Amino acid sequence: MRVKPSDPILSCLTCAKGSHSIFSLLDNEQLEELNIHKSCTTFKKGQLIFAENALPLGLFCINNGKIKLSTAGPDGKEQILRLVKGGDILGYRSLLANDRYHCNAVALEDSSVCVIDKSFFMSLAMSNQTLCLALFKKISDDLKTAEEHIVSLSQKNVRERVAEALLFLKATYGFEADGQTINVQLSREELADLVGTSTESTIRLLSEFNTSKLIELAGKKIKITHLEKLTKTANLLY
Amino acid sequence: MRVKPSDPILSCLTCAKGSHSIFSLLDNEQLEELNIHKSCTTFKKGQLIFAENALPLGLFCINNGKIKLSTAGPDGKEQILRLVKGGDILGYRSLLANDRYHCNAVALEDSSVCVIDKSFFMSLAMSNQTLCLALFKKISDDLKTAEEHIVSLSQKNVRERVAEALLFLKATYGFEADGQTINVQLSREELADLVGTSTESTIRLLSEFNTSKLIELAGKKIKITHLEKLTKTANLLY
DNA sequence: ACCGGAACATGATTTTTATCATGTTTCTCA
DNA sequence: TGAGAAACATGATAAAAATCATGTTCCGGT
Repeated sequence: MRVKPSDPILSCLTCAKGSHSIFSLLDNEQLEELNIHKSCTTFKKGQLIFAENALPLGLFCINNGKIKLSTAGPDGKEQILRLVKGGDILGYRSLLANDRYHCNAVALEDSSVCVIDKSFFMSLAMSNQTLCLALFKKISDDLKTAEEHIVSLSQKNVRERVAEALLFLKATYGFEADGQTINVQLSREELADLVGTSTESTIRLLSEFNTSKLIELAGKKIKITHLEKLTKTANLLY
Repeated sequence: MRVKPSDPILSCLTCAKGSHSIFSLLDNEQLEELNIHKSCTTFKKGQLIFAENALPLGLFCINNGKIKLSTAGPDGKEQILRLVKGGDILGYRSLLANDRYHCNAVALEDSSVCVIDKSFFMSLAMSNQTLCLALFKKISDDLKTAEEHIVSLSQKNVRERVAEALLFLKATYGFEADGQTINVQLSREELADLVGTSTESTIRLLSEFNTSKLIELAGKKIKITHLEKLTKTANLLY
């Protein structure tokens, strides 16, 4: 988690503009100020960005890359709780709650990340009503998503949940240029850790979806070839 | 959800003092102000306080009683997502996210509830840093709890989850005067809807816990007679 | 390029849990 | 207070999913 000063300095002004970042709400002057209170760093695929139980020292702001938030269950099996992408903030829950991290953050691919000074961020959030509301919105949405996940885990079978997870990945990271391939590559085990099932069951269901032409598999790349059927298979509420 | 003006007016000053309420942070002047912007009402056991998809008109503040927040899964089965008690606020997520309710709130017993005007509450929250931070803390804690629930559903078997649910009820509502009986009465079906399992499995496991002297059953009352063993059975992380 | 480990895949088996069936108890309210 | 309904209980069965076993493919590092 050390900050390497050699990393290229990203400007908050260019980074926040046009992105869905929570900081796109700030004006140029505020972004300049923000720029002073951050440092930039990069993480290689597989690298730990922060660890469960650590105290947050700042807010992570993802310039680009993909990150998973996960935690180990009582028997050591991993559970993926959230997925993060460029423009997202990371580690904000612990910061706002004045709490320790309750998940590990691991880079799913090489990622470029800024760290905003904790007390600067907190005073900015408290002094800027728009930002404050955006943070409430963000955490509220995450809570809603988590509670929808609870319902899904309680009431859906593994087939439905695997289909749902693929749609979730699509919703989070979108498609590649071909408009069909999900723009993130997880191992079967990671997908299982997201779905909350065994790796074998995940593999079997992916094969099944492949056979029944809902998806096409090419290594870790998953192409959704029949979105409508896949949505039906997921038995979505909405 | 109608407010009956005939209900006795509860004073925010007496209500907030000494409680764990988020409003115990306010000074007397602010509480007086709050008092003006609220109305009081009561709900009978089983009554709907608000419904999924409705727009929030205010913040509910529980004077006393017990309330469940639940939602129906894709096949109509209910999932209990949160439990609320006297001193708690209710419906705050939707308010802060400017969103519709995503669960139903139903009184588990006769409850006395105040409703605080939406825009008054929002401007109070935005103008009072302490309150604002307390709200961040509250929603962060709820998110953490939800994510722990996700891990539990993914990785624990039904036996562990039933044991965990009993400990959760104890943590939420405490014991009756005897120091052993969980201070809330849920039907077996409601307990199943909290655990995320079938009613039959819940009944079977309660019977098993009863036989192995972890608990004692008397109607809907559940007495925890061997907290340590029950905790072990729950296979808790911490 | 090739060695070795990790990831992927699939079949067989076992375990867990839901569902179905049926009977009993408890509660509600006319 | 007694009839009917709802809740509780438990056994039998079926379905779902995990686990175990084994083989194959892929991939990174020397």
